[in-house]
Amino acid sequence: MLILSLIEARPRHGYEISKLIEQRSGGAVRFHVASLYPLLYRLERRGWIQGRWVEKSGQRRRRYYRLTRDGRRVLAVQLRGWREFVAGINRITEVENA
Amino acid sequence: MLILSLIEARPRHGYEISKLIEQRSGGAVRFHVASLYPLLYRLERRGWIQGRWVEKSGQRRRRYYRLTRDGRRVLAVQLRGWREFVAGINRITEVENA
DNA sequence: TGCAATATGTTGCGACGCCATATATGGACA
DNA sequence: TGTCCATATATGGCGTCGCAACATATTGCA
Repeated sequence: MLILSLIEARPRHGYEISKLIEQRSGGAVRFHVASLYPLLYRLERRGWIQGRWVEKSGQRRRRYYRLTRDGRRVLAVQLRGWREFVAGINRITEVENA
Repeated sequence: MLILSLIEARPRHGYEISKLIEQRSGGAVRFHVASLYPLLYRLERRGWIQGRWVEKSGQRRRRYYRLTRDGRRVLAVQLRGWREFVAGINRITEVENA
């Protein structure tokens, strides 16, 4: 969900995605390299994202991923599910602390 | 975290815990039996909860779990961590939808 | 008698995160 | 020139854990 969110507006490469997740979450969320890249391959295999190699002088090659039509649909479902999940968890933990 | 929360106020047995989680979350959170009982054993092995068999006529035996001192400490840490995690996720997904 | 709800339990499979390690480039600094 | 850090992608192996499927046992209701 996080990866799909981050490439929703524009394509990004793996390293950029991992840095954004770490920065924006204030360190609360973290993807280690050994989780991030295999995850990107899974998402691509499922057809939710589409990668493309970009070569630029002055920097090594990067693989930019963009959101596919299917990915956009899946993202909407995941966001809705996530919000329901959080609301559910809160109902359980907050009632007990009332 | 959910299990620890639910037995914070008073001891409960496995089946009751699973029903409470399902009801209060409106079905958004669910523990299958093959996840619930092994999880209870793990929590007990870690010393966070303490189980006790209770026999009552008119119903089959139940194992009631109560929160230990360690469990109470762990629950506080988990709640804090969970809230930070949710806040982090929200910062990532909401910025993109702004 | 049969069925649903209650209540606890196990085996085995698959998904997935992380440790450790590997490769490669560019820029800053001594 | 050499060293170190940040950037950038990649993989093998291990451990955790959720779930499907199956199993056992009791109570209450039709």
